[in-house]
Amino acid sequence: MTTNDKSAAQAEHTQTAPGLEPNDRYDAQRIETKWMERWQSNPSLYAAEKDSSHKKYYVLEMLPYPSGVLHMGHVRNYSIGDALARYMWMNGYNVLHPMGWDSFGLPAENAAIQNNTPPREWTLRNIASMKAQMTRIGFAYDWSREVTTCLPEYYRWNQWFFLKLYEKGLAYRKKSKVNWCPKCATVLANEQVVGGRCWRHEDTVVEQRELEQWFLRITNYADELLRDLDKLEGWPEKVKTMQRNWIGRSEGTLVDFKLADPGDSANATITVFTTRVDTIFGATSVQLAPEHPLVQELAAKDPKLRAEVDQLIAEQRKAKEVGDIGAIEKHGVATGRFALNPFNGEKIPIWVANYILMDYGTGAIMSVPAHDERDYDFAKKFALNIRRVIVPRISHTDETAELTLPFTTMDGLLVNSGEFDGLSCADALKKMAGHAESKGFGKATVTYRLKDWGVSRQRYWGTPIPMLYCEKDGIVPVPEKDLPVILPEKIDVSLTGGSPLSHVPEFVNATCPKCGGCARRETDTMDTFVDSSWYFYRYTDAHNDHAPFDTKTANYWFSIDQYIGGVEHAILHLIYSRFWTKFMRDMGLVENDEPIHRLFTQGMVIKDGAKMSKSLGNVVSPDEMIARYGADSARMYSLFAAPPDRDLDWQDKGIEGIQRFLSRVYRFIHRNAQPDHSDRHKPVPADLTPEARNIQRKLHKTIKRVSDDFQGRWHFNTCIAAIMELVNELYAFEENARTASSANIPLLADVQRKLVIMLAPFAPYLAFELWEMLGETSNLLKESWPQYDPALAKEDEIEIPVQVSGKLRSVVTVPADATEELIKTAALNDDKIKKLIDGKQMVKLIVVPGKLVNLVVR
RNA sequence: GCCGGGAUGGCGGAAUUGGCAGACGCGCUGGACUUAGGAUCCAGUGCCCUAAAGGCGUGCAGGUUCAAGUCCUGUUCCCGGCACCA
Repeated sequence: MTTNDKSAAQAEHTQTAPGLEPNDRYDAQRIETKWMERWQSNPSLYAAEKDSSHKKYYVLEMLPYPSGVLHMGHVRNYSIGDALARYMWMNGYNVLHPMGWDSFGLPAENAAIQNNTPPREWTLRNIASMKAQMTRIGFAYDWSREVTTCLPEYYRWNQWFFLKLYEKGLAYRKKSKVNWCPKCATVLANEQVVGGRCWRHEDTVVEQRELEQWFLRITNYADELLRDLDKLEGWPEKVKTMQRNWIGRSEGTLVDFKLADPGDSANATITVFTTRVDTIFGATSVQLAPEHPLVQELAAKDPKLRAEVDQLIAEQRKAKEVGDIGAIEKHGVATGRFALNPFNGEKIPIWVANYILMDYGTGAIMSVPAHDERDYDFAKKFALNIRRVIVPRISHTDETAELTLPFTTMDGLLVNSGEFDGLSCADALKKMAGHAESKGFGKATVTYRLKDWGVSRQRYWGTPIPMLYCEKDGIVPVPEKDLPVILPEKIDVSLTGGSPLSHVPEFVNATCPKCGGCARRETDTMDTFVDSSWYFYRYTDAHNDHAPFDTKTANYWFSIDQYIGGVEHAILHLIYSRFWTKFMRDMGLVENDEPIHRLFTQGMVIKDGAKMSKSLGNVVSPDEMIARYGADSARMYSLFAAPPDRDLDWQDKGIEGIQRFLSRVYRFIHRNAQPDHSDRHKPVPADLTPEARNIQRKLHKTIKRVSDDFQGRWHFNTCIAAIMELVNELYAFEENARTASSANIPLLADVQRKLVIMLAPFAPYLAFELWEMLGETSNLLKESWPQYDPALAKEDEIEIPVQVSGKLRSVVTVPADATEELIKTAALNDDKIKKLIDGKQMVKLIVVPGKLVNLVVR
């Protein structure tokens, strides 16, 4: 093409100011406002069908805490889910795509104190503004199923579940150590303790307090929670590993060591937990945690020991705060008392050591220095006996070699172990556990790191625990018919000291349902993780006021086909949810064992190398992005900038590229749409010009790439790139298309339609506008996804790289289905190649049809 | 310490099975159009070399192979999780 032709063609395309119509330019605000209004006027647009002949698909993003503003992490999370939901709709599924609010929790109470706004009002206002933001972005949620956990319609079912748990013995009350923040004057959950400090008061060290608390017996399900992880093929390995570690199953043996001189001790028996009972003949001391009851008992009578023990406790606590327990130097003190090894009657000293933790196992161990690294270090330091009781199987191969200690592997045989000598470690484990059990001083057991779930919170803004305390009848559950126990609204949340609810006499004073006498209401509220443990079932039947949900309906929708959220919930929310489902299954409420079929954890949004945060001043506001570039650009960029499972590095200029791309699409269709043309739905003819054929081929390759990504690895960044490539080719083709024969018109119409459909999951506003511009009247939301046609995607000719001794030297063009022979000939006849191999000896000739040629010469 | 993930141009990132490294986007350079351009369009853009030719190049060091970002061995650094778990 000459320069003149080019500029003439361009002049035609360029929109000059005088003739500029308002619609000639991509105006995101105009388009998005227009369609947002249309979509809002049709509330059932995204509603899941109740009785559907279509296959169901339940796609869910983790529900947000209504802080009041959406951040980029939300936008990214929801853009992934929204794209998927839209894709599934276009593939004919009955899609359930709901949204709700995890709206109980401490920030509402803080806001109440700071702004003098009641928590409920503050929360509901935040919900309204976040919902408006979501609507503005155009997320396709079925709002008729909206769940707001802080409303009685929802939390009454938390209470109902609590009663069921209590009935089944899965909810119980016990005194235990809890994290206490002196500044908040309340208990903190483990997850709210960061490095030993309060998550909201970085300068405040969390204390331990003994309190009566409600617990849920999640440990009853520990084994199943662990085992079923293997079923979760659609979960990231990383999350499953984290859960396995969290559950921390460990098989071992409990062994009772009696005090050699019990006197009148209340703790005359020390039960130790060991995974290596096979080494028990090598035990040369018993080591106790500083907080062990026997230690406390002894310390009470011995001021010197008291001081030493207190110091050990302080050390452990400090190490926990700093987060490097494990790095502190091992030391301890002898108590002066002795215990008897039940296997051989040996009298061994009892020590207290700072490396023994009260909250794992029994808080007591038998110390076997010869076969445990930690015990070895300790024994060396304090000159305790070290006795080998395991020898390596292969020791005879090198008798002169000194056998190094500690020897900690299981690959050995027992020695110095009385009747158990000669057994392998594995056999000894079984035999010796059996021996202990038959003699009544021990038994095989399984220990978990997982603890029962403490759900009591001394806070106001949560679900009241539906329990009463009657002087006569003790703990009495609130009868089901009296639910919900309503959270009172008129309350001064600034009062400290105990649970805020305890300052509300109207709430506290109640009547005992058993005896009719006076009762005191439980004033603690539930952990908000209770709310999020089952909310996704409520979506299936959100307005049921007879039950949390209808079983049949839930069974239709469950499991969740795809759950999407941040990896920070890998343990807590996701393990509680799994527990809740198992409990509901056991009570016959659902059929499925697991709530979530596939889980996707998206990466964080970072900027300038750090997580976005106010203190760093690197926060990008979605509102600002939407105002500047439009919602389509904002959400599409969040998918384009990185694969969704990786961290996304936000670049201010990057979103401009997306806006530019969307403008290009807009302009192309604006110029080429032919809404009045009756030919637009005509079948695409087979005899296209080569240029048109190229476009058709590119179209089908793009369809394949985009479809594959939705079904496979979800690398939306690459499939958006593929759509960009298609548009780039359309631009190159454009002049040809518009001047060439009318035969191209049906193709051009076809390409534009399919392009718009493929754009719809990523940039729905623009897609709907363009769909209309193309003269289409159908609902794009449920338009069918384009079918990939391999025949149309097939190349006629391909380029084959030709290497000489592994280095690229030339490229030959051959028919796509060229045989090995043909490719070889083409390569050997290539001028550049001929020159290079001239006079050389051909050592090897590799031809990979469709891929390359490599000529190895010498 | 243990378990994951990662390291590729100036930047974000491609390369799905061992087969042309750097798709796509940003940025930059040049050109066109324009009263103007922070709009748009076209072209170029890994590094070295004046250009051609050529050489080098996916954290580092080796290895396997006709061929390695991709597989193997060792190693460094970064991010995340767990951590005296008996």
